[in-house]
Amino acid sequence: MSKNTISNSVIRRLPRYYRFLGELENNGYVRISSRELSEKMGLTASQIRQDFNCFGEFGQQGYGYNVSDLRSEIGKILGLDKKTPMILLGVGNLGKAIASHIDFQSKGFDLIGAFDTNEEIIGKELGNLTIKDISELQSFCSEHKPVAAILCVPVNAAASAASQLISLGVKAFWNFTHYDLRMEYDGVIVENVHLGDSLITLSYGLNSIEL
Amino acid sequence: MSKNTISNSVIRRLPRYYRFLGELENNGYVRISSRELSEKMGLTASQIRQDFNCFGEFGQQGYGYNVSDLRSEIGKILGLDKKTPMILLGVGNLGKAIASHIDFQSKGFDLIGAFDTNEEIIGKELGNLTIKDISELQSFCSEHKPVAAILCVPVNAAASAASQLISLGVKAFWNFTHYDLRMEYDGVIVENVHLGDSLITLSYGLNSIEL
DNA sequence: TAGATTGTTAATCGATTAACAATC
DNA sequence: TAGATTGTTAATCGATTAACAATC
Repeated sequence: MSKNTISNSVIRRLPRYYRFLGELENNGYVRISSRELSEKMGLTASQIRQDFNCFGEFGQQGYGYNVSDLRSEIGKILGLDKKTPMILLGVGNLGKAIASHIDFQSKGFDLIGAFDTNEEIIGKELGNLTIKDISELQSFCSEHKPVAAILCVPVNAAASAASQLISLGVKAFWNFTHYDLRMEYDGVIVENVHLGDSLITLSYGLNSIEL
Repeated sequence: MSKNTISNSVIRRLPRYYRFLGELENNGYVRISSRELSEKMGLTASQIRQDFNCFGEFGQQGYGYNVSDLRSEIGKILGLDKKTPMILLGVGNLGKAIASHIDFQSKGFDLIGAFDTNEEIIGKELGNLTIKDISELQSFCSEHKPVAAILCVPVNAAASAASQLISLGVKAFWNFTHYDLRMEYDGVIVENVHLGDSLITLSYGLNSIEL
């Protein structure tokens, strides 16, 4: 592990660096200075250099950063060269949309299974997967060993689903449920996506400019 | 406006307070102390008191906070008593899922229109709305004056859609596109939801525990 | 009243920004 | 070499935590 611990603020900026560098690369940029990048991204050059230096020395004095090299270094830090096997629990509107909308391969994952309890959709196709009955979850996990799971189940099913998955070896959760999944379990990580909270934040913003 | 400016960190915690207080209320809690709430939420009692005191004095010494009163105060701060008219641009997989998955009413909004360019879906139903052709956007806006918009269009359409909407009076964006919408326009606010970045963050987490 | 818990000030901690020597 | 720009240390700023007087 590169340096001891990287602060959460830095980590949250990494995917955005990765995206911007990708666009720069597509637009034919070969090199970029921290100052130029800072102007494009709305950050300070200092912050950019501090952030990158958490992981090593990627630049060259007097020159700046090689766009392509820097991008692939950040990609490696983010684990995007991996294809961690992932499953989806809950293939309702949202689960279906996530599964078909996200490019898992470029995000470091491989979606290998989708499960639901609703008999009407079990057996149907979802991309190149067939939606399975949740009763098959255990045998599927022993065989395919998914490491990550997307939770798109109803809020009251979230906690028990999570603990079952942990017992089956799942180590990472992308949680879209209303439920506030916090992981006391050691070595288990959670990324909560609270869409409702996000929309409420927008409401606050409108409310505070109108007042 | 209650106090001068509220820090972003505080604002991001408000929806979560609101959620927890709702659950407490449903479970019959009448009062709660900052210490008890802090244990439930995984925060410090200090932080909770500091946060609430940005907006006024909602507690009572020796007693704590009245759950129901506090919740409704926070709801007012968040503008959840409003029903800001909102439209959806882009009714693909994700747009459709957002529209049907989110309870807009309880988040301070009212979804009053949905637009797309795909002729195959124009005219179809989406909840209680009929999907309209994007060419009707202008006349619709003059008549119904939406204040907020959900962007679920392809990334290359995002920037122009946003600027058109601004010219039609839209003041708030809930942006699901890959595009990094940053608002230099005065009085326009943006809430970016970068699902891809979120998944990448999860990849980082896995990567750093495995190393 | 005595005990509990707030509101608020002061202390600490961490993150961002500024500055500059090192060096390509 | 001279100019540019990094890597890194120091200064600043802001957010979190601790402490405690006020008061219900």
